[in-house]
Amino acid sequence: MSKNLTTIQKNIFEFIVDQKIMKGIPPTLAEISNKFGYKNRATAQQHLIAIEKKGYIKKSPKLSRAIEITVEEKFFIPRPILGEVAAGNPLTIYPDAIDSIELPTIVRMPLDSFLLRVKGDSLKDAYIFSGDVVIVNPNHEAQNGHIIVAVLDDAAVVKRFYKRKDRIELVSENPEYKTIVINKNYLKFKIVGVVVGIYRSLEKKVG
Amino acid sequence: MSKNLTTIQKNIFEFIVDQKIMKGIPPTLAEISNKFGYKNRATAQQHLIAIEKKGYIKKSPKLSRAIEITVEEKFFIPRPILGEVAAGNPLTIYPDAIDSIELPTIVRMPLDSFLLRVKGDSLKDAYIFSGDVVIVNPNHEAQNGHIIVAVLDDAAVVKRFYKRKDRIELVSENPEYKTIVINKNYLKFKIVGVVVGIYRSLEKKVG
DNA sequence: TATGTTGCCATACAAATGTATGGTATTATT
DNA sequence: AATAATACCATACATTTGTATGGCAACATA
Repeated sequence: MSKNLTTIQKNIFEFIVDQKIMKGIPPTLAEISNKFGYKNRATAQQHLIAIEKKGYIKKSPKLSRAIEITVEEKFFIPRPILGEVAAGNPLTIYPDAIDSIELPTIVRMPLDSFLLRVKGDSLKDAYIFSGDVVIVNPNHEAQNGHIIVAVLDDAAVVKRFYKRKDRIELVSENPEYKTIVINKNYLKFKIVGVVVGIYRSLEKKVG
Repeated sequence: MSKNLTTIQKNIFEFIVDQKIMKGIPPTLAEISNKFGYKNRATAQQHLIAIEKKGYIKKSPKLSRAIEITVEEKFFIPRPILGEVAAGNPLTIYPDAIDSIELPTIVRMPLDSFLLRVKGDSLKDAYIFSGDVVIVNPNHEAQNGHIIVAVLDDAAVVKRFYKRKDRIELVSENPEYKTIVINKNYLKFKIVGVVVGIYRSLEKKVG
């Protein structure tokens, strides 16, 4: 039962997540204190206790930097991913694209791959469901049949990719959604990457 | 120009990468020493110096756990799959690793968990399919509604778990398979662990 | 008014941590 | 044969780190 964090607690929490992603390691109490101008570590310590009490983190006693992020939502940090998409509202939805993805969700990524959370069920026949996390590799050439992430008119879609002689087809597995056809000279289309894996966390979904 | 690591150095390097992925933080000298049975931290320290000299890591002096991986981080790391479990009819479990999978480093797998490959489709209404790899945590108490792995008469099954007053029910999501009921005094039943995550690789499934 | 939460400070201390230095033995490499 | 690299141990030391405790002020709530 995680209560809401206060503004300061939220800032500290986000600093921790940030450090984890950017530097690879969570900060020490001293580093948190330094960041927020505290003159001693006890202040940071007390904030961590409060944040832990609210269920956002979990600390291992006596171990340095042992701060675990327990709230799954916070595992995903708002962060501009793609220049083109992030420039506008990343969540803008193309009128005809029924399924969209939450773009602002990167985790500490080796190379430049990233995670996207899928919304919508147009890929449910490919066993990808709303809420699943797809792992996208941008350094991967899209081949026919691959499931790809693409930007189409400022909206992002996850579809199965087919390259034809004169056009590209983006197919939904779900027959309810019709195939999107893109002509070769259509400019507002770009392949973001190839979906190389799917991950689904089951820990919270207790029915 | 990174030279080759010795066997021991490579083991230590991989332990560091492993810890970073699994626990979220790199290890301390003491933790490395403990892992490899060293009686003092100096040994681990000297190995780190050697590994750094070869260009695989970068350490920030005086900072705990501040080990940075400078070599192109692996996107996938091999993990052993310990066996197969049946989502439909029970299937034999194998004593040793039967296979390994390249698990994306972003799929955070708790250190005490292991992987099993699912066979059968009795959980397909829970969106788990044959060929999927489930992440199983043995140190996780099974609660009603959890999807668990259990051993039943020397066979392993993946089912949804419900504890009733006088019995345990293992339910398939797929109505084709009927619920398994276990009486309290039935001995040849043991819960192996709770499924905390699912991973599915898409790379090979190119149609 | 009383009480609890929040936010920050100071001091103190044991344990953990990184670092430095010297030693021994084994195994390449030249 | 001489040298360097590897692999481990022991001891020592200054910092860092987490933790504990007490105090103070602002504010909201009961």
